[in-house]
Amino acid sequence: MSEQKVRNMEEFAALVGVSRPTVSKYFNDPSSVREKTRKRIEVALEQHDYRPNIYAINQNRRQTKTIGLVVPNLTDPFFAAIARIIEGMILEAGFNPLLLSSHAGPDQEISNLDSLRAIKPAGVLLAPLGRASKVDAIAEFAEQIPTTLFDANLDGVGEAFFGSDNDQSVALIVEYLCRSGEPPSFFELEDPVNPNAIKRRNAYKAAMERVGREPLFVRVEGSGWDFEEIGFSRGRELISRKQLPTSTVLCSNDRLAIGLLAAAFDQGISVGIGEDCSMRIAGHDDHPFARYTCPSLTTISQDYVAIGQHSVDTILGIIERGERLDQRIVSLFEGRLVMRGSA
Amino acid sequence: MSEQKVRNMEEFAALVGVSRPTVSKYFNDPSSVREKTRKRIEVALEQHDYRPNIYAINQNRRQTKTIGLVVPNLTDPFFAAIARIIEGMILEAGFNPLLLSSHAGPDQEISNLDSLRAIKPAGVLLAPLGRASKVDAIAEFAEQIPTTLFDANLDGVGEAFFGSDNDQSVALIVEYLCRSGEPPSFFELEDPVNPNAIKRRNAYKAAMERVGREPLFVRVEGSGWDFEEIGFSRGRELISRKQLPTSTVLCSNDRLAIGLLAAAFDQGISVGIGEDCSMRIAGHDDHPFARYTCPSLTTISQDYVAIGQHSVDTILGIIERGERLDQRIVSLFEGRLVMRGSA
DNA sequence: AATAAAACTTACCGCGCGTAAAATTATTGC
DNA sequence: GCAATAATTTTACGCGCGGTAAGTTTTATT
Repeated sequence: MSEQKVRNMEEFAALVGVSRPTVSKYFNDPSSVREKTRKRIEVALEQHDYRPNIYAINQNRRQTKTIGLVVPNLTDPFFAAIARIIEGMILEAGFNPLLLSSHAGPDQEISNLDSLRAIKPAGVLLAPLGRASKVDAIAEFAEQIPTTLFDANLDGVGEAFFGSDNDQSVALIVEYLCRSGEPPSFFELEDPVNPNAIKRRNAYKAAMERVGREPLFVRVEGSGWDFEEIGFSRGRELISRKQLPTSTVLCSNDRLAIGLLAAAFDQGISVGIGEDCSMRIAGHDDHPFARYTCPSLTTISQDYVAIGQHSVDTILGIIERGERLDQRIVSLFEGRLVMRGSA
Repeated sequence: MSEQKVRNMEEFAALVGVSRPTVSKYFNDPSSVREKTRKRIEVALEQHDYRPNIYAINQNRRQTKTIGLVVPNLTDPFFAAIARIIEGMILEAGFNPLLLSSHAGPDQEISNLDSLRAIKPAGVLLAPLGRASKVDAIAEFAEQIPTTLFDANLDGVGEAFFGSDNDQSVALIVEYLCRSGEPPSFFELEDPVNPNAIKRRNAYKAAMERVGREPLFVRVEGSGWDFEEIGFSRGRELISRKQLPTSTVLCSNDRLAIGLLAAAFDQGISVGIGEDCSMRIAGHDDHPFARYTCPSLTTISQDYVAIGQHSVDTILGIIERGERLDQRIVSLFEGRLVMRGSA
C-alpha cells in the first residue's frame, strides 16, 4: 500500500492513467468500462485504497444507494431478527441498508423518517408502530420517497403492505387448541396499539364462532411495549384471583405469553399438555425465545422471510422502474403452527 | 406552510433576507447569530420547512456530526438495550448515532468499520466481537478515527475501554452462592470468543479459592452466539447423564443460563431456592428476559449506563479537544447482584 | 484495410454547502 | 457624540463529485 494519499478522484484517475469520468463510470458500474481499464483501476485501487467521497457522490445523484429500514422497536428480538434478515436481502441487492428503530415512540418514528429524508434513500421499508403512528406524516413521507410497509398496515399508506394473514394463523391455532383440549380464551391488551392485535382479536372471535364456541376475552390494562411485564403482572393477578375464564389461554403475541408463563410459574401453576398440567398457554409470532421458555411455547411462526423478500423485491422494482405502483399491493402470508410444550 | 419549495440555502437565505453564510452559521450553531437574525430564520423555517442537504454539509466539513456505534450482535437483547441507551446519550450530545451490528461475524465487523470510514464519523464507539475480531484492522481504523471500546477489550486498541469489573461481579455472586448454599460450579463454553468469558472464568476460580473451595468447571462445546441453544442442548445432556458436578451452577452469561434453565425444566428438575428445589442456577448480565424466566434468574446486573456514559463522554471530549488521549484509559465498573428466584 | 461500434477523453457546468477574510454594523467607554 | 472595539454579516472562493456533449481513439466486424 502506497503512502501517498489520494485526495480525490482526479488524482486517482491520474495515477491509473485514465480520465476521471472513466473512473467515475467504473465506480458506478465496473462492467461499464473495458476489461483492461477495469483491471488497471483495480490494481491501483489496491495500491492506494482510494474510495470516492460518499457525500460528494450523493450530493449530485438523484438517488442514493441507500434503503431505509425502520422497525418499531429493536429491543424486541422479534424485530431484531426480521431486521437482520431484511438487511441481508438489501445488501444482496447491492444497496446499503440503514436500520433505524422507532423505540416504540411515534415521535421517534417521525424523527427517523426525517433523518431518512435528509439522506434521500432510494426507498424505505417501514414497519410502523401502528395505531400510535402519526399516519398523516408517514403518508406524506411515502409520497416523497418510495415506501413499503410491513408487519403493520396503515390503510392506503405507501406502495404496498406485506404482513401475516392473522385470520389464517389465528384460526390455525384456535382450531388446534380446540381439537386438543379446552377451547382457549384470548389474552390481550384492552387497548392495543398494534393493528395485528386487533386483527387477531377479530380472527379469534371468528374462529371460535366457526367451531361453535363462545369467544372469551381476557382484556388487561397496560400500555406501551412492555408486554412481558404486562403479561406477568396482570397474569399473576388473574391467576391468583382465579379470574381466568379458561385454563387454555391464547395470547395475542408471544411476549404476552412469556409474561403469562412467568406468572403461572410464579403462582405454582404447571403449564403444558401433560396430565399433571393445569393450564395451557399459546402465543403468536414464534419469538426467538419461545423455544426456551419453560415449558417451550406453542405458537405461530410468521413467514417473515417471505414478508421481507416481498418487501425488498417490491421496493427494488419501484426503484428500478423509476415509477410508483399503479395500485397499492396488499399481500398476506400464512403462518405456521409451531407445536411445543406449552399447549 | 408555504407551498413554495426551497431548493437550497441560497433561496432560503433570500427568503429570510440574510446572506447564505449567515444561515449556514445558524444551522451549525443557532447561538452564533444575533437574536434578531435567529428569530427571523426560525420564523421562515416554520413557513418553508427547509432543511440543509446533509451530503453537501458533510462534503466540506472536516468532521461530521455522526458518531458510529457498533455492537457485536443486535439480535442479542442485551446489546439491543445497551445500544438504545447509548444512542440516546449521543443524541443528547447533539450528534447523530449510527448503529451497526456485526451480526457475530468478524467480516461484518470490518465491513461496518469500512462503512463508517466512508461516512467520516467524528468518533466511534465499538463493542468488538472479542477474540474473533480482526484486531489489526480494528487498530488501524482506530488510528484514523477516534474510537473507544466498550463491553469487550482489545489490548491497546482505541483511546479507551469501558467495561464491567468481572473480578468484582463474579466474586460477588460466587460469595452469595457459597453463603446461601452449595458452592457453584461454573458453566461455560470450552472455547469462548468473548474476552469477558475468559475473565469470568478466572474470576470464578479466584473467588472460589478465596473462600477455600475447589473451582469446578463445566465446559461445553459450542461455537457462535447461539448461547441459549448451547445451554439447552448441552445442559440437557449433562443433566440427564447426571454429569453436573454440583447442583448449584453459575453460568458464564445469562443466555447460557436461560438455556440451562430450559434444559432443567425439560428434564423435570425444579430450579430455585425453595425446599422442594433440587438445583440452583445463576447467570451474569441481567439480560432483559432474566426477569421472566421460570424461575426468574438470579444474576449480575452490569452498570451499562455508566459504561455507556463514560464511552460517550470520552469520545465527545476527544472530538471537542480535537486531539487524542495522552494515555489509553481502561475503566471498569462494578456489577450489582440481582437476587431472583433461581438461586 | 475499410467501416462501424464501442470506449474513452476533453471541456464544461452544476450541486449545496463550508470557511476564511473583508466589510459592515452594533456596542462600549469616555 | 465620537472613536475604538467587538460582534455580526457578507464577499469570494473552494470542495469532490455527477452529468453531458462533442470529439478522439481503440476495438470489433466484415
